[in-house]
Amino acid sequence: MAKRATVADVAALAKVSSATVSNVIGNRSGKVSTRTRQRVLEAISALNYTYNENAATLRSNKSNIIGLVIHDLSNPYYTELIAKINRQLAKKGYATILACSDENLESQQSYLHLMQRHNALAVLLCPTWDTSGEHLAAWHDLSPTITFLRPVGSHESDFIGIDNYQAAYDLTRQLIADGHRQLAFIGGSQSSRLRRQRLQGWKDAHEDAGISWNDAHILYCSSSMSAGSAAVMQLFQQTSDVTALVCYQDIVAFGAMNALHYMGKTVGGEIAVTGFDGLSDAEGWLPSLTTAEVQIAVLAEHIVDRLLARLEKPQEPPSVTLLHAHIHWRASSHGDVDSSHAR
Amino acid sequence: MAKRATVADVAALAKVSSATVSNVIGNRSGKVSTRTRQRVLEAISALNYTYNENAATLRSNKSNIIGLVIHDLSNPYYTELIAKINRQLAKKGYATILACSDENLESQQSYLHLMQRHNALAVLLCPTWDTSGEHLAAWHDLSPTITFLRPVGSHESDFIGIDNYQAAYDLTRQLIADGHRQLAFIGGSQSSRLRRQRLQGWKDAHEDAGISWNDAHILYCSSSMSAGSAAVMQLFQQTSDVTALVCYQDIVAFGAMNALHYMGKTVGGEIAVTGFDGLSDAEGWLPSLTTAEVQIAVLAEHIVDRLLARLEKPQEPPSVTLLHAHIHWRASSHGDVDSSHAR
DNA sequence: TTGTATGCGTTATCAG
DNA sequence: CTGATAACGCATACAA
Repeated sequence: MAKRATVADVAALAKVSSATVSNVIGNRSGKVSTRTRQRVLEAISALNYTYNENAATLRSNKSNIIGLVIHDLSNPYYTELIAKINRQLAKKGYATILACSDENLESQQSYLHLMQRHNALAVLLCPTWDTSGEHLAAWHDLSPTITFLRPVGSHESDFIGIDNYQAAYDLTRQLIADGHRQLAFIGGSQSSRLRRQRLQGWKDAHEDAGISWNDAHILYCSSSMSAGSAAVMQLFQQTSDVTALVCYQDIVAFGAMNALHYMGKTVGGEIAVTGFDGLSDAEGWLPSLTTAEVQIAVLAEHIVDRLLARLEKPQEPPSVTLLHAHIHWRASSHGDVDSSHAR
Repeated sequence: MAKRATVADVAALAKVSSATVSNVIGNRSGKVSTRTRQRVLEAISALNYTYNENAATLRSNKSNIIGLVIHDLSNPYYTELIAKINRQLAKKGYATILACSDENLESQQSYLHLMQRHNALAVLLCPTWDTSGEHLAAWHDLSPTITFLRPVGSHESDFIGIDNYQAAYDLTRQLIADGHRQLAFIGGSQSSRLRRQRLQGWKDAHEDAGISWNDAHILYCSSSMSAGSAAVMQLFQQTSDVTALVCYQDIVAFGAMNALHYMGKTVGGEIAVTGFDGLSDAEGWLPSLTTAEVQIAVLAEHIVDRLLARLEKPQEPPSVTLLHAHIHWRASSHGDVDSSHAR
């Protein structure tokens, strides 16, 4: 294992100073002549030189590391999002340190600490539910935090989220307009703020239509297909008059549809099902799933853009962005419709 | 944004030398008296000192970063695995830089380069299919590579994988023993070596039982539920005599079952379905899915153990580990059985 | 047990 | 445009 070549080695071979080599590497414009740059590049390749990020970060106090801390890696929505963010950052030359808090605040804080130790330029955070403003304030001075999807109360930081209330309201209103009178709301956990927003939209759509809901039709379940199945099986053991299921997430909706099929009920005709997320599998599901989508690519783009803007102007006041979901009306919520046209 | 405190600052406040502070931080046993350590720890907390990994890595030439490069982040099997590996490494004090190659060799190589620039201690790699030994050799000298799940031809590196052939063989043999004569094999891509292994097991089980298979019943599809649905819809448009589906992955099996339900066929009784992976959703699916499982936690543990062993003894010859899958026989492959007993 | 001195590989400063 | 030199924060060999 031969020692790695250093800037000094390259400089020696190219017969220039190490400062010049550094300028070539850093691509600092107008600092070095074309001829010299050429010689340096040749030397770099001849020596198989590898840049040392640690030394550079130490000296310049600017790393190329972005921390990405998330609470859940088992939900495809998040993993697709991570993949997209990761790719966009890599394209800009940043490396991502990933951490998963597993909905554990202590673990999240320890990961945030880790990011600081590595001089992370910034941290992208989808926080645990019990995260409060004070938990972030400590880090925010050192590297800016951008939160997404889950808002943190009482803290001034950039936030990119989704207009959950409106999407749930629109979904529910349309189902009611379609004639449904007994609707269920399936999924989410008690501590979830997102769930509260979506559920509020569901309730308000009821109220505005002048119909009442049944609290027994509001069920919690964890974020998995089997949990969705189980919840729906339970629901129909108690009641049989529900005709529409508004699911908290697409994966819960998949599980719900699985349970309905299993019980011999026809999804789309007999019982309407809607999801939330716009997973790519929603369209190819049988029947295809009506869902409220904020394209993951769009969300990722907003997050990365906000990050870059924040790095440019650290002092600007934080901004809050709410992305509007597009509802894809598909067969799962209407017997014979199978298009993405908004109605 | 106040400047971060350094070892020197801590040393000054605690009235000791920087070397002593370093020893306290590094927890080097027996190097510092309890009284002094106490003073140093107080100073650290008083100054809100944060360790600088970059400086430490530069000086000692030993980072705490493990690279994790994977080809796919949309498959829950991989993301669950990543989450587990991540957690275990964090517990040992390592940070993980995650990268997703998206099955693109060039992108993978650029990420491996990134890991080197950060002085990654080691790299855990699930390589793209077109990765060959030479692609890894260049990095392997600097930081050892441990490959998993997908073998790389012609390269001597540590490898942790699954005995795919045997599991597929066992699954298929049992289905044949159950009386099935027309079996299909669904899923995987043409370039996949894993697929070849599993398919070979499927074929050999046929041969050993003295029955023949139909090449039209061997279908490719990508790794998603909807792709599985589509493949099965297509299969049954051509033929109707297939009674058992051996699916390449659990998610493909989920999609397949969705399609079967949709066509009004009874899974378990009329048509048997088996998966591969042992996703947690497999058990809660309706009907529950027969699958060949290597517990993700166990796999993660093997990978991390191998990594630690490699860091201990860099010169040991590389080792290849094949984990044996356990087959959970569940309702999807047998009308009324719903247990995990091997038969 | 504690302190002193040096260097890791890079970038920043300033002089030529 | 190029070069000499210092400094980033820490770990380590060695001296005390």
